Amino acid sequence: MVKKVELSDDLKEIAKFARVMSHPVRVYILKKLSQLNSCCYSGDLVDELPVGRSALSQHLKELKHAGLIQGEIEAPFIKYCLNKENWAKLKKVFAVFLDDAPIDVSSEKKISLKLMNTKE
Amino acid sequence: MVKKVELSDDLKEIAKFARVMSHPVRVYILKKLSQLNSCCYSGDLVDELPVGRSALSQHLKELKHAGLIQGEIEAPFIKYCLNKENWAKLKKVFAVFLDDAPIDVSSEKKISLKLMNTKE
DNA sequence: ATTATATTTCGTAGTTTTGCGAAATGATAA
DNA sequence: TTATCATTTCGCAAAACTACGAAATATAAT
Repeated sequence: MVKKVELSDDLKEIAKFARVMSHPVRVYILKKLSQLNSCCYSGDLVDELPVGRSALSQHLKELKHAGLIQGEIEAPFIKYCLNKENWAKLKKVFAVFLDDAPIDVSSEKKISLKLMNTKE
Repeated sequence: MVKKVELSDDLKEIAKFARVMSHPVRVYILKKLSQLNSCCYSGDLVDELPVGRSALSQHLKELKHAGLIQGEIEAPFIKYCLNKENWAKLKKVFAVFLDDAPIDVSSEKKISLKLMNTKE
């Protein structure tokens, strides 16, 4: 009889990142920001995307809350750009999950994926 | 004035795959099946995972519906394994999104990511 | 045929997500 | 101060997600 344990933090983190990417508008924003090492403004996005201002703001909030983007006040606008550290983390986490060669981020060496939490 | 267009199918596909991976139980199953080129049974999973039979069945159904796993009847059990073709597609789609080197899948050459649908 | 086993589907309930317009915030310009 | 602009927060409603137990299905064993 196998024991029921809690799912690992690794698994939960993947699920959390995936959750953020589970809406096309958020994928669009992430892709745009990662592509050109660029930045964007809510006002521009609302013109480009099929979504209203308040809904867009919610998506930005979620991305912010997940630590994937950050806003910087710039006169009457807010300039959003990628949080490179966490973006790199997301990439690494997915690379490991997808069994590809791990991305070299900082000095971490962990490349295995834990499926269950172990008490220690 | 920039025109509002529908978000691209590429974006929607990424969001869809991400949606499937947005629950740790589903991530667990996918990881398990992809790891050893292995298979699994609902009955074993329900012993390993902190979720009831019916909830587990729902997760399997979602994975099946997304085309990522497939079940094969084997006497009183159902043996689940990865749908390798779609798993490869998922990997490719994410690799492109994450700007990594594209994975060589079949003979497709498209490696760019479309952000908007274009009428043609 | 009856019983037992493996799994799914159904019905239900609580939670979360999503999107909108209206109102609020905050900062600049007149 | 008042007006204006960019953005967010609030309140709400519709839809989707998650989980559970009970019932249903399907197959094997007796």
